[in-house]
Amino acid sequence: MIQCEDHEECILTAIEMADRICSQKQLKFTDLRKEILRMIWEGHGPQKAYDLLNKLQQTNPSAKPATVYRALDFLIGNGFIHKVASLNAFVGCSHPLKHQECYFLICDDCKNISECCDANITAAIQTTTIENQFVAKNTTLEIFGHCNECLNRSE
Amino acid sequence: MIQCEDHEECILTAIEMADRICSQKQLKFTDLRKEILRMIWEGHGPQKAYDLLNKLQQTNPSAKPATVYRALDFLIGNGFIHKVASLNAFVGCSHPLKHQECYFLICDDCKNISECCDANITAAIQTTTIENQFVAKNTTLEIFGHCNECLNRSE
DNA sequence: TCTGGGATGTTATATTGTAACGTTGTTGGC
DNA sequence: GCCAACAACGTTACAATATAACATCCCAGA
Ligand SMILES: [Zn+2]
Ligand SMILES: [Zn+2]
Ligand SMILES: [Zn+2]
Ligand SMILES: [Zn+2]
Repeated sequence: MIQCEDHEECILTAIEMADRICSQKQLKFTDLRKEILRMIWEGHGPQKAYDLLNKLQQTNPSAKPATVYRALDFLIGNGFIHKVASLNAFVGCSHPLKHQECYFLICDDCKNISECCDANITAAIQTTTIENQFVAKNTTLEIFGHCNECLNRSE
Repeated sequence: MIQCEDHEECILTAIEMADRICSQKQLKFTDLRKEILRMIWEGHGPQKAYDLLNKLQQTNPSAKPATVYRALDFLIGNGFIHKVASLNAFVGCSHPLKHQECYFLICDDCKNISECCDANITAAIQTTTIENQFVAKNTTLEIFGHCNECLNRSE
Protein backbone atom coordinates (compact mmCIF):
# COMPACT_ATOMS: atom_id res chain seq x y z
CA MET A 1 0.00 0.00 0.00
CA ILE A 2 2.24 2.79 1.20
CA GLN A 3 0.41 5.77 2.65
CA CYS A 4 -2.94 6.43 1.12
CA GLU A 5 -6.27 7.97 2.02
CA ASP A 6 -8.54 6.14 -0.38
CA HIS A 7 -7.01 2.82 -1.15
CA GLU A 8 -9.31 2.03 -4.09
CA GLU A 9 -8.15 5.25 -5.65
CA CYS A 10 -4.58 4.36 -4.83
CA ILE A 11 -4.83 0.97 -6.56
CA LEU A 12 -6.41 2.49 -9.64
CA THR A 13 -3.76 5.17 -9.86
CA ALA A 14 -0.99 2.61 -9.71
CA ILE A 15 -2.57 0.48 -12.43
CA GLU A 16 -3.23 3.44 -14.67
CA MET A 17 0.35 4.59 -14.25
CA ALA A 18 1.62 1.14 -15.20
CA ASP A 19 -0.76 1.10 -18.15
CA ARG A 20 0.53 4.44 -19.40
CA ILE A 21 4.17 3.49 -18.97
CA CYS A 22 3.63 0.21 -20.78
CA SER A 23 2.00 2.03 -23.68
CA GLN A 24 4.89 4.44 -23.89
CA LYS A 25 7.51 1.72 -23.74
CA GLN A 26 5.59 -0.68 -26.01
CA LEU A 27 5.37 -3.25 -23.27
CA LYS A 28 2.50 -5.70 -23.14
CA PHE A 29 0.46 -5.05 -20.04
CA THR A 30 -1.59 -8.24 -20.34
CA ASP A 31 -4.61 -9.10 -18.25
CA LEU A 32 -2.54 -11.51 -16.22
CA ARG A 33 0.14 -8.95 -15.42
CA LYS A 34 -2.49 -6.37 -14.61
CA GLU A 35 -4.29 -8.80 -12.34
CA ILE A 36 -1.13 -9.63 -10.40
CA LEU A 37 -0.26 -5.96 -10.07
CA ARG A 38 -3.77 -5.26 -8.81
CA MET A 39 -3.56 -8.05 -6.26
CA ILE A 40 -0.24 -6.75 -4.98
CA TRP A 41 -1.65 -3.28 -4.52
CA GLU A 42 -4.83 -4.60 -2.95
CA GLY A 43 -2.93 -6.15 -0.08
CA HIS A 44 -1.88 -3.62 2.52
CA GLY A 45 1.67 -4.80 2.66
CA PRO A 46 4.16 -7.19 1.11
CA GLN A 47 2.43 -10.01 -0.75
CA LYS A 48 3.83 -13.53 -0.98
CA ALA A 49 4.01 -15.28 -4.34
CA TYR A 50 2.01 -18.32 -3.29
CA ASP A 51 -0.68 -16.19 -1.67
CA LEU A 52 -1.00 -14.38 -4.99
CA LEU A 53 -1.17 -17.76 -6.70
CA ASN A 54 -3.98 -18.91 -4.42
CA LYS A 55 -5.97 -15.76 -5.09
CA LEU A 56 -5.33 -16.02 -8.81
CA GLN A 57 -6.53 -19.61 -8.86
CA GLN A 58 -9.94 -18.46 -7.66
CA THR A 59 -10.56 -16.89 -11.04
CA ASN A 60 -8.03 -18.88 -13.03
CA PRO A 61 -7.91 -22.40 -11.63
CA SER A 62 -5.18 -23.54 -13.99
CA ALA A 63 -2.68 -20.98 -12.73
CA LYS A 64 0.67 -22.44 -11.69
CA PRO A 65 3.69 -21.06 -9.83
CA ALA A 66 5.35 -20.14 -13.12
CA THR A 67 2.28 -18.12 -14.05
CA VAL A 68 2.78 -15.90 -11.04
CA TYR A 69 6.55 -15.76 -11.10
CA ARG A 70 6.64 -14.75 -14.75
CA ALA A 71 4.25 -11.91 -14.10
CA LEU A 72 6.32 -10.88 -11.08
CA ASP A 73 9.47 -10.92 -13.19
CA PHE A 74 7.86 -8.60 -15.69
CA LEU A 75 6.60 -6.24 -13.01
CA ILE A 76 9.94 -6.14 -11.22
CA GLY A 77 11.90 -5.77 -14.43
CA ASN A 78 9.91 -2.73 -15.38
CA GLY A 79 9.92 -1.18 -11.93
CA PHE A 80 6.24 -1.57 -11.08
CA ILE A 81 6.92 -3.63 -8.00
CA HIS A 82 9.86 -4.47 -5.77
CA LYS A 83 10.87 -7.69 -4.14
CA VAL A 84 11.39 -7.40 -0.41
CA ALA A 85 14.28 -9.81 -0.08
CA SER A 86 14.13 -10.16 3.68
CA LEU A 87 10.52 -11.31 3.48
CA ASN A 88 10.41 -13.13 0.16
CA ALA A 89 7.52 -10.89 -0.70
CA PHE A 90 6.51 -8.29 -3.24
CA VAL A 91 5.27 -4.75 -2.91
CA GLY A 92 4.03 -2.14 -5.35
CA CYS A 93 6.29 0.77 -6.24
CA SER A 94 4.71 4.18 -5.80
CA HIS A 95 6.90 5.94 -8.35
CA PRO A 96 7.99 3.50 -11.03
CA LEU A 97 9.65 6.10 -13.21
CA LYS A 98 11.71 7.90 -10.62
CA HIS A 99 14.42 5.42 -9.77
CA GLN A 100 15.60 1.87 -9.48
CA GLU A 101 16.56 2.00 -5.84
CA CYS A 102 13.81 2.00 -3.28
CA TYR A 103 14.39 1.93 0.43
CA PHE A 104 11.79 0.52 2.78
CA LEU A 105 10.57 0.94 6.32
CA ILE A 106 8.78 -2.21 7.40
CA CYS A 107 6.84 -2.45 10.63
CA ASP A 108 7.37 -5.74 12.45
CA ASP A 109 4.00 -5.34 14.13
CA CYS A 110 1.50 -4.27 11.48
CA LYS A 111 3.62 -5.28 8.46
CA ASN A 112 2.93 -1.90 6.88
CA ILE A 113 5.66 -0.99 4.46
CA SER A 114 6.58 2.45 3.20
CA GLU A 115 9.18 3.67 0.81
CA CYS A 116 11.74 6.09 2.18
CA CYS A 117 13.89 6.86 -0.84
CA ASP A 118 15.91 9.63 0.73
CA ALA A 119 18.60 11.34 -1.33
CA ASN A 120 20.86 11.63 1.70
CA ILE A 121 20.95 7.88 2.07
CA THR A 122 21.70 7.51 -1.61
CA ALA A 123 24.52 10.04 -1.26
CA ALA A 124 25.97 8.32 1.80
CA ILE A 125 25.88 4.97 0.03
CA GLN A 126 27.52 6.46 -3.02
CA THR A 127 30.31 7.99 -0.96
CA THR A 128 31.01 4.62 0.62
CA THR A 129 30.96 2.72 -2.65
CA ILE A 130 33.37 5.21 -4.19
CA GLU A 131 35.69 4.93 -1.20
CA ASN A 132 35.63 1.18 -1.71
CA GLN A 133 36.19 1.52 -5.45
CA PHE A 134 32.96 -0.32 -6.04
CA VAL A 135 30.50 0.27 -8.86
CA ALA A 136 27.02 -0.23 -7.48
CA LYS A 137 24.31 -1.55 -9.76
CA ASN A 138 21.58 -2.46 -7.37
CA THR A 139 20.87 -1.73 -3.73
CA THR A 140 18.64 -3.46 -1.22
CA LEU A 141 17.83 -1.43 1.89
CA GLU A 142 15.17 -2.79 4.20
CA ILE A 143 14.72 -1.24 7.61
CA PHE A 144 12.68 -3.23 10.10
CA GLY A 145 11.24 -1.85 13.31
CA HIS A 146 8.11 -0.24 14.62
CA CYS A 147 5.98 2.39 12.94
CA ASN A 148 4.53 5.39 14.69
CA GLU A 149 0.98 4.02 14.78
CA CYS A 150 2.05 0.81 16.44
CA LEU A 151 4.22 2.65 18.95
CA ASN A 152 1.33 4.89 19.93
CA ARG A 153 -1.06 1.99 20.13
CA SER A 154 1.19 0.03 22.49
CA GLU A 155 1.60 2.90 24.96
CA MET B 1 36.14 -13.99 3.78
CA ILE B 2 36.24 -10.19 3.60
CA GLN B 3 39.70 -8.79 2.90
CA CYS B 4 42.52 -10.86 4.25
CA GLU B 5 46.14 -11.62 3.50
CA ASP B 6 46.44 -15.04 5.06
CA HIS B 7 43.07 -16.66 4.98
CA GLU B 8 44.00 -19.53 7.32
CA GLU B 9 44.97 -16.92 9.87
CA CYS B 10 41.76 -15.05 9.16
CA ILE B 11 39.61 -18.12 9.80
CA LEU B 12 41.42 -18.92 13.03
CA THR B 13 41.07 -15.37 14.26
CA ALA B 14 37.34 -15.40 13.65
CA ILE B 15 36.90 -18.70 15.45
CA GLU B 16 39.02 -17.65 18.39
CA MET B 17 37.07 -14.44 18.68
CA ALA B 18 33.80 -16.37 18.70
CA ASP B 19 35.25 -18.75 21.26
CA ARG B 20 36.23 -15.89 23.53
CA ILE B 21 32.90 -14.12 23.23
CA CYS B 22 31.02 -17.35 23.95
CA SER B 23 33.09 -17.90 27.07
CA GLN B 24 32.41 -14.39 28.27
CA LYS B 25 28.68 -14.66 27.58
CA GLN B 26 28.38 -18.24 28.88
CA LEU B 27 27.24 -19.45 25.48
CA LYS B 28 27.89 -23.00 24.37
CA PHE B 29 30.23 -22.92 21.40
CA THR B 30 29.73 -26.58 20.57
CA ASP B 31 31.75 -28.55 18.02
CA LEU B 32 28.86 -28.38 15.60
CA ARG B 33 28.51 -24.62 15.84
CA LYS B 34 32.26 -24.19 15.57
CA GLU B 35 32.36 -26.44 12.52
CA ILE B 36 29.62 -24.48 10.75
CA LEU B 37 31.32 -21.19 11.57
CA ARG B 38 34.59 -22.55 10.24
CA MET B 39 32.97 -23.70 7.01
CA ILE B 40 31.38 -20.31 6.50
CA TRP B 41 34.72 -18.58 6.94
CA GLU B 42 36.51 -21.09 4.75
CA GLY B 43 34.38 -20.17 1.75
CA HIS B 44 35.47 -16.96 0.10
CA GLY B 45 32.02 -15.55 -0.07
CA PRO B 46 28.44 -16.11 0.98
CA GLN B 47 27.76 -19.75 1.79
CA LYS B 48 24.44 -21.47 1.13
CA ALA B 49 22.82 -23.56 3.84
CA TYR B 50 22.55 -26.71 1.75
CA ASP B 51 26.15 -26.43 0.58
CA LEU B 52 27.15 -26.27 4.22
CA LEU B 53 24.94 -29.30 4.86
CA ASN B 54 26.65 -31.25 2.09
CA LYS B 55 30.08 -30.44 3.46
CA LEU B 56 28.99 -31.28 6.96
CA GLN B 57 27.65 -34.63 5.85
CA GLN B 58 31.13 -35.63 4.70
CA THR B 59 32.21 -35.86 8.32
CA ASN B 60 28.78 -36.24 9.88
CA PRO B 61 26.62 -38.31 7.54
CA SER B 62 23.54 -38.07 9.70
CA ALA B 63 23.37 -34.27 9.52
CA LYS B 64 20.03 -32.90 8.43
CA PRO B 65 18.78 -29.47 7.36
CA ALA B 66 17.71 -28.69 10.91
CA THR B 67 21.24 -29.44 12.08
CA VAL B 68 22.60 -26.68 9.91
CA TYR B 69 19.79 -24.20 10.37
CA ARG B 70 19.95 -24.46 14.15
CA ALA B 71 23.63 -23.75 14.13
CA LEU B 72 23.06 -20.85 11.75
CA ASP B 73 20.36 -19.46 14.06
CA PHE B 74 22.80 -19.54 16.95
CA LEU B 75 25.55 -17.87 14.97
CA ILE B 76 23.25 -15.17 13.61
CA GLY B 77 21.63 -14.59 16.98
CA ASN B 78 24.97 -13.94 18.56
CA GLY B 79 26.34 -11.82 15.75
CA PHE B 80 29.02 -14.20 14.45
CA ILE B 81 27.53 -14.38 10.99
CA HIS B 82 25.00 -12.48 8.91
CA LYS B 83 22.36 -13.69 6.53
CA VAL B 84 22.56 -12.09 3.10
CA ALA B 85 18.86 -11.94 2.40
CA SER B 86 19.16 -11.21 -1.31
CA LEU B 87 21.19 -14.37 -1.81
CA ASN B 88 19.75 -16.70 0.81
CA ALA B 89 23.32 -17.14 1.98
CA PHE B 90 25.42 -16.64 5.06
CA VAL B 91 28.67 -14.79 5.65
CA GLY B 92 31.00 -14.40 8.62
CA CYS B 93 31.02 -11.13 10.52
CA SER B 94 34.43 -9.56 10.93
CA HIS B 95 33.59 -7.64 14.08
CA PRO B 96 30.90 -9.44 16.04
CA LEU B 97 31.05 -7.14 19.04
CA LYS B 98 30.93 -3.80 17.30
CA HIS B 99 27.40 -3.60 16.01
CA GLN B 100 24.28 -5.33 14.85
CA GLU B 101 24.00 -3.61 11.52
CA CYS B 102 26.39 -4.64 8.80
CA TYR B 103 26.31 -3.27 5.30
CA PHE B 104 27.64 -5.28 2.39
CA LEU B 105 29.24 -4.74 -0.98
CA ILE B 106 28.71 -7.84 -3.10
CA CYS B 107 30.40 -8.32 -6.46
CA ASP B 108 28.09 -9.83 -9.07
CA ASP B 109 31.11 -11.23 -10.90
CA CYS B 110 33.42 -12.78 -8.31
CA LYS B 111 30.84 -13.00 -5.51
CA ASN B 112 33.34 -11.48 -3.12
CA ILE B 113 31.58 -9.78 -0.27
CA SER B 114 32.93 -7.08 2.00
CA GLU B 115 31.43 -5.23 4.90
CA CYS B 116 31.16 -1.47 4.53
CA CYS B 117 29.69 -0.41 7.86
CA ASP B 118 30.07 3.31 7.37
CA ALA B 119 28.87 5.67 10.10
CA ASN B 120 27.65 8.17 7.51
CA ILE B 121 25.24 5.64 6.11
CA THR B 122 24.04 4.82 9.59
CA ALA B 123 23.53 8.51 10.27
CA ALA B 124 21.64 9.06 7.02
CA ILE B 125 19.40 6.11 7.74
CA GLN B 126 18.78 7.34 11.24
CA THR B 127 17.83 10.79 10.01
CA THR B 128 15.33 9.27 7.63
CA THR B 129 13.81 6.94 10.18
CA ILE B 130 13.39 9.82 12.63
CA GLU B 131 11.75 11.93 9.95
CA ASN B 132 9.36 9.06 9.36
CA GLN B 133 8.76 8.58 13.09
CA PHE B 134 10.00 5.05 12.77
CA VAL B 135 11.97 3.11 15.37
CA ALA B 136 14.45 0.94 13.54
CA LYS B 137 15.44 -2.39 15.05
CA ASN B 138 17.21 -4.09 12.23
CA THR B 139 18.59 -2.97 8.89
CA THR B 140 19.46 -4.92 5.77
CA LEU B 141 21.69 -3.10 3.30
CA GLU B 142 23.10 -5.11 0.43
CA ILE B 143 24.80 -3.31 -2.42
CA PHE B 144 25.37 -5.33 -5.58
CA GLY B 145 27.68 -4.34 -8.38
CA HIS B 146 31.26 -4.80 -9.49
CA CYS B 147 34.37 -4.75 -7.36
CA ASN B 148 37.58 -3.03 -8.34
CA GLU B 149 39.43 -6.24 -9.16
CA CYS B 150 36.75 -7.41 -11.54
CA LEU B 151 36.52 -4.00 -13.19
CA ASN B 152 40.27 -3.95 -13.80
CA ARG B 153 40.28 -7.48 -15.06
CA SER B 154 37.57 -6.82 -17.63
CA GLU B 155 39.33 -3.80 -19.12
C1' DT C 1 22.19 -39.27 42.13
C1' DC C 2 18.53 -36.86 40.21
C1' DT C 3 16.68 -33.70 37.13
C1' DG C 4 15.63 -29.68 34.11
C1' DG C 5 16.72 -27.48 30.18
C1' DG C 6 19.49 -26.81 26.23
C1' DA C 7 21.51 -29.15 22.32
C1' DT C 8 21.03 -32.49 18.96
C1' DG C 9 18.80 -36.42 16.27
C1' DT C 10 15.12 -37.66 13.27
C1' DT C 11 11.13 -37.59 10.36
C1' DA C 12 8.17 -35.22 7.85
C1' DT C 13 6.51 -31.37 5.55
C1' DA C 14 6.04 -26.45 4.24
C1' DT C 15 7.57 -22.71 1.44
C1' DT C 16 9.82 -20.55 -2.35
C1' DG C 17 11.46 -20.68 -6.94
C1' DT C 18 13.05 -22.67 -11.82
C1' DA C 19 13.81 -25.65 -15.87
C1' DA C 20 12.15 -27.36 -19.89
C1' DC C 21 9.19 -27.88 -23.47
C1' DG C 22 4.82 -27.40 -25.86
C1' DT C 23 1.02 -24.26 -27.35
C1' DT C 24 -1.07 -20.01 -28.43
C1' DG C 25 -1.38 -15.54 -30.16
C1' DT C 26 0.27 -11.30 -32.11
C1' DT C 27 2.89 -8.78 -35.32
C1' DG C 28 5.28 -7.28 -39.20
C1' DG C 29 7.36 -8.37 -43.79
C1' DC C 30 6.35 -10.53 -48.05
C1' DG D 1 -3.76 -12.88 -46.91
C1' DC D 2 0.23 -15.85 -45.60
C1' DC D 3 3.99 -17.05 -43.09
C1' DA D 4 7.97 -16.58 -40.01
C1' DA D 5 9.45 -14.99 -35.68
C1' DC D 6 8.91 -14.09 -31.23
C1' DA D 7 6.73 -13.15 -26.94
C1' DA D 8 3.37 -14.78 -23.69
C1' DC D 9 1.31 -18.39 -21.56
C1' DG D 10 0.18 -23.49 -20.28
C1' DT D 11 1.89 -27.52 -18.15
C1' DT D 12 4.75 -30.80 -15.89
C1' DA D 13 8.25 -31.74 -13.16
C1' DC D 14 11.52 -30.68 -9.94
C1' DA D 15 15.07 -27.92 -7.25
C1' DA D 16 16.20 -25.13 -3.44
C1' DT D 17 15.22 -23.14 0.94
C1' DA D 18 13.33 -23.54 5.49
C1' DT D 19 10.53 -25.10 9.57
C1' DA D 20 7.50 -28.09 12.70
C1' DA D 21 7.20 -31.54 15.88
C1' DC D 22 8.73 -34.85 18.78
C1' DA D 23 12.42 -38.02 20.57
C1' DT D 24 16.86 -38.45 22.68
C1' DC D 25 21.08 -37.10 24.69
C1' DC D 26 23.92 -34.74 27.84
C1' DC D 27 25.61 -31.85 31.25
C1' DA D 28 25.35 -28.45 35.06
C1' DG D 29 23.60 -27.68 39.32
C1' DA D 30 20.38 -29.15 43.37
ZN1 LIG E 1 9.80 2.17 -5.65
ZN1 LIG F 1 3.07 -0.77 12.49
ZN1 LIG G 1 29.32 -7.73 10.67
ZN1 LIG H 1 34.57 -9.00 -8.17
